[in-house]
Amino acid sequence: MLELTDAQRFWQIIAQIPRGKVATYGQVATLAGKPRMARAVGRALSKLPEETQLPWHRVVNAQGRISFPIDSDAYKEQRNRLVQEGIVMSDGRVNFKQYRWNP
DNA sequence: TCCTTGACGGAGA
DNA sequence: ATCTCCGCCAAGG
Repeated sequence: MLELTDAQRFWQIIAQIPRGKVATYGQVATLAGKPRMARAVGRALSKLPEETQLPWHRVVNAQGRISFPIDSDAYKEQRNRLVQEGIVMSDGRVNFKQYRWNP
């Protein structure tokens, strides 16, 4: 049997996050059957190629914030993508009440 | 090999 | 709401 690496499991979960919704690193880890491995999710995402089709921007931290330095290009890129699909961030946070993905 | 560093998060205080 | 501690673990130095 070919086995999936944890990173691949995470990618599979992330690929399912619908447009206009977000999931947290911990949520992705748990859904992938690897609770308490939120950091591993971040690692998996950091390994993605620039041209990836995966909706990596839909993953935010447990505070509803983007996990990149506020002044980095990566931060702006993620913010733009979220806004692009109708997700509004007030005070640098996404409101889970309306944007959290509940599979 | 040991130590530090992360796209993190939950439990306490 | 803020802060510290700790779990977790791959990568680099």
